[in-house]
Amino acid sequence: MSARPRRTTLSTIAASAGVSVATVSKVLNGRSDVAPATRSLVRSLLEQHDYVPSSARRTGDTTIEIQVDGMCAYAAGIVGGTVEAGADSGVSVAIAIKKGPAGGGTAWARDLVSAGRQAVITIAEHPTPAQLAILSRARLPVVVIDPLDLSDTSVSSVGPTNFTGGLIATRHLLALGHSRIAYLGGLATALSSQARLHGYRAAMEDAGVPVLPDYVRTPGFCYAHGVEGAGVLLDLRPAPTAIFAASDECAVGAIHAAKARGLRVPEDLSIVGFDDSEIASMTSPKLTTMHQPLREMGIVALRTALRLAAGERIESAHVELATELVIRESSLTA
Amino acid sequence: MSARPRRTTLSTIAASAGVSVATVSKVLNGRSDVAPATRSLVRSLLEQHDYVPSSARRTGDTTIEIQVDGMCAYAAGIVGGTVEAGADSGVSVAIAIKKGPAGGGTAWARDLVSAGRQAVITIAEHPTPAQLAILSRARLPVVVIDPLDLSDTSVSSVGPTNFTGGLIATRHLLALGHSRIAYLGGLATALSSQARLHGYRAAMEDAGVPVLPDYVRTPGFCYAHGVEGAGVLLDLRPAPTAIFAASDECAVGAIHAAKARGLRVPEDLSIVGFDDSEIASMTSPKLTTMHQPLREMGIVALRTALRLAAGERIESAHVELATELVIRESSLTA
DNA sequence: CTGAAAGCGCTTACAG
DNA sequence: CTGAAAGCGCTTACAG
Repeated sequence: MSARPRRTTLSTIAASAGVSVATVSKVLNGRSDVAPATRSLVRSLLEQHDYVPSSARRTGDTTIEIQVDGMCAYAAGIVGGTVEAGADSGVSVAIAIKKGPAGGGTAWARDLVSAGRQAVITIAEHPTPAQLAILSRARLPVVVIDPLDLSDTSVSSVGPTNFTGGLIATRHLLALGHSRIAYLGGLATALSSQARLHGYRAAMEDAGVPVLPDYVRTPGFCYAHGVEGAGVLLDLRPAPTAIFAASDECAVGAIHAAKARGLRVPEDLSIVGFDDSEIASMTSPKLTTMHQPLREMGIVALRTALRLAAGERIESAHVELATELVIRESSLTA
Repeated sequence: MSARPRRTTLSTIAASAGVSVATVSKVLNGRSDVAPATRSLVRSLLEQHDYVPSSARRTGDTTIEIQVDGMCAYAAGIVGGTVEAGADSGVSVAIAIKKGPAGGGTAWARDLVSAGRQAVITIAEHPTPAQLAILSRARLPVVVIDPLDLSDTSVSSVGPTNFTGGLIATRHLLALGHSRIAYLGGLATALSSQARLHGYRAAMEDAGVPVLPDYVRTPGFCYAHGVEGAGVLLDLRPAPTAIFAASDECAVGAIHAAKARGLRVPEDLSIVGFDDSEIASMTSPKLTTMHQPLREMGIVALRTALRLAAGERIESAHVELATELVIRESSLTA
């Protein structure tokens, strides 16, 4: 390991700008008595050197940042886990809601550094190489939850066992005697649903049951996607007798679509969801679903982030936590 | 306004302890070369003076803290609002999950101060007088969302129009021709559900319809409470033809209890919920419910907190944001 | 506009 | 153990 380079201070900047420390300080504090040319020179130097005020580098208070897409139930579960794990180690968790794609350019990474964060956790989104460069120079580790891409092993990630989950859910339906089993929901672009879909395919193949191309629909994860997608599936001839849905919301939508066609769940149609969210036990019939360990994923992500921040080495760049089949009322013998 | 007393610094502490600044600094940094007696003396002085290291008082990064009970959908909605409003003003939001009652004694307040927070938002829980004293000495404003007690006007609070919401929901059922209307859910101890209940009573009284004591049940806000409470109500003779539930979860539970008794919703039983949470449009029938502006409550709470932190005066210690009736499928003419 | 100088809060190597 | 002294990162009133 090479020696840690000294952090950039005001005097570093002053020296390279050829001005006094006082002037740099004024720029930093937004004083008006600085020539525009001097100001912009100093500003760009400050950026180039990733300047972080020493007061932001305090020792006592550790804060990690978690970036979510919005406060849906899924994100809430994960956030809850990180907060819980943080409280155990006296670490605060700051939440941010992502704006555009890739969290808003390199300014995003720079802001994190100057806000004094010790690590960043993002959900289902990878920082860009430019962002990673800034974060790594600042020694700010990143952990991605539910990663879209596992090829870059320099970024740690945590996810559920999507493939195995899809496999187990489908095997459950096969074991009940179903063979006309459809896959519903998820996005073709989301790694998580791709993996669930491949788990489904693997189980079908194992059982020697062919997968009809029409039996796979990936409109999205929401309730409305479930209603729409299940509608299309149920209007096929022959119609499936069972649906494995990539999310509970989709599964609930499928129940709705089934009832709208006069089908009874589970007597005429078995449905297995994915998530085991709160709604899973509030529907009628209650959902059979794959439990996804959201809270635990948050806990592991936070602990990993903390270990990385402390300079520890991580055993595995990607960790998967077990999903588990919860049998309720929406699945029945064919 | 009296002059702002100077903040406690190491030299304040050193002077009152009769030691040097260096020694105080050592205690602060947990060095071992300090006599135990000196250490404990300095420690207690540090506590007494609410010492906050100057590095925690940085100017650039503003962080407010929001305390939630757990990451349920209700809290998630509010948190989402605060994060959104914070992002607009470059303010970070740190989340904490409450432990015991009153957030864990005075240590809680002290930790907030030394973590450098600029304000605190809590949900449905008031700081104790001892906690308030510490927070006010540190000039750390508190905003309570969904307050349990409005008597202390020194604490700002934000909530939904619970009373009016209960009134409007009940009037809706009255207007549909119902008179055997029951109230279900909420806790007798929660101000929010008390207010909803009184809105219900006011509407009934206005319409000249008596409220039967048996028709009011307050087992709690959850799905299971709804199933249980609605079961009791529906087994009464005469049974109610309509139920106003204090939460969507209760309302969904009531649908379940009704179906279990062979009753059709809304043909045999009308149900109005409260919250307009995600599940409201995922049930069958879809819920007629009072929309609660969670996101907006979060936004207003954060803005209020920021204004207080900036030393501005607030017009009203308590603000209520409008709830709104959303008519879907679970309510029908009697 | 600019910067030398004084000053603040804090830390640390070191002499006692 | 203790503290005088040097030093660090930063800010600010003020002279030019």
